[in-house]
Amino acid sequence: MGRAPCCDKANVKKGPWSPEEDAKLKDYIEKHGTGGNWIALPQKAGLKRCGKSCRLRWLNYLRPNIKHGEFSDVEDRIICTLFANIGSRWSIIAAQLPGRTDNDIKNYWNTKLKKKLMGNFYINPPGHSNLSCGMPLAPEQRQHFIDPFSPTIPTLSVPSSSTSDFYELSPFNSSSSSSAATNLQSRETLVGPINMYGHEAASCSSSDGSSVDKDNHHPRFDHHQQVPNNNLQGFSPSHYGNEILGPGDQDMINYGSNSAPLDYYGSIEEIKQLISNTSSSLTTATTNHNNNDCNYSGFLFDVENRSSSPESVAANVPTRADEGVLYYY
DNA sequence: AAATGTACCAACCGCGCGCAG
DNA sequence: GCTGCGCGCGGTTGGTACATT
Repeated sequence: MGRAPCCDKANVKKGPWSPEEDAKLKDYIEKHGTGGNWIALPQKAGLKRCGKSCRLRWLNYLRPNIKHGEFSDVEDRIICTLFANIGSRWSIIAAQLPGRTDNDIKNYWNTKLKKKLMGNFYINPPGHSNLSCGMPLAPEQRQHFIDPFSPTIPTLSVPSSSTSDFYELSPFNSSSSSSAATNLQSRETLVGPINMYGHEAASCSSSDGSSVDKDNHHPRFDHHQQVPNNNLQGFSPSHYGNEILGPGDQDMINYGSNSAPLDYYGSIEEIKQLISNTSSSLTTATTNHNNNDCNYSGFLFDVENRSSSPESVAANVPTRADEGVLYYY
C-alpha cells in the first residue's frame, strides 16, 4: 500500500548547497528532466539530498530564467496590490512576476517591502492624489498622518472616476493591442474580484507551475480562498515573457499623470490591515467573498471585455485579443 | 578593532490536499 | 473507503554579511 518512503532522513544532507551539488542537480534535470518524481531524483542524480530539498533548490535557484536582484517599482506594486487582494498567497503572486519565485517574493515582502509600506503609511489628505509610499515623508510633511490602525479609517472603496488615479498595467505596450477604448471601458468597469487569466505554466513560484495551473486548479484556493478558482488564472507571464517587467516595461505601463513610484492610494490601508492582522485576513476576505460582499479593490482586471477565442479557451491560453488590462491603484 | 545589532536570504519544517495502491 | 506518500505551499529558522556602537 502507498508509495515508497520519501527519503532516508538519516542519510540525507542538509544545509547549504555546494556548487558541486548544484551542478549535479542542474545537469541531471537538464538531461533527464524531473521525471515528475522528486523523491527518486536525488538518488538518480547522485545526490544525498531529500527530494524536497532538490525541488526547492531547483525551483528557487537553479531553474533557468530565475531573476535575482532588486525588485522594480512595478514588481513592488504588483506584490502590494496582490497582497491586498489575496493575502500571502505567494505562489499566486509569484505567478504574476516572471522570474521571481514565491520564496523570493516572500523574503522580499517580509524583509523589505512590508517595512517600506509600514514605514511610510501616511495617507495624503483629500485632494492629494499621491500616497507617499516608498518615499518617507519628512516629519513636517506628516501633518496629515492618519493612524493606520484607527477604526475611523474608512474601508477601501473603488476610487473615483479620475483615470489618473489608476495605474494600468497592460501585458503589452499600452500603445499596442489594448485599445484605448477598451482601456477606458475597463476603467469604468472596476468591479468584481481579481481576475487573472491564462495559466500555462509560467510561474517561477516554488510551485513549478505544473501543479498549480496545469489543471486550472489551486488546491488551497478551491477550498478556502477568497478568489474563485476560475478567477485565479495568472495572466500568464510566460505568454508575455519577461517583457512585462523587462527594461521596456515603462512602455507597457501607464502610470497616469499624477503617478509617483509606489503609490498605492487606498489599497495601502488594506495592505496595512493585512500586515497587522495576517492571521485573520484570509478568513475575513473569504467571508466577504462568500457573501458576495467582496470588498476587494486596487487590483482589478477587465472581466467584461475579455474576448476569448474558442482556441484560447480550450488551450487556456490567452490570445492577444484575450489580453485583459490589469488595473491597480 | 571588537562587540553587538540588524538585514537579508537560502533552506528547512510542517501542514493540507490529491492520488496511488 | 482507507492508508500513506508525493507534492505544493506558507511560515519559520539559521547562517552570513553588513551596519552601528
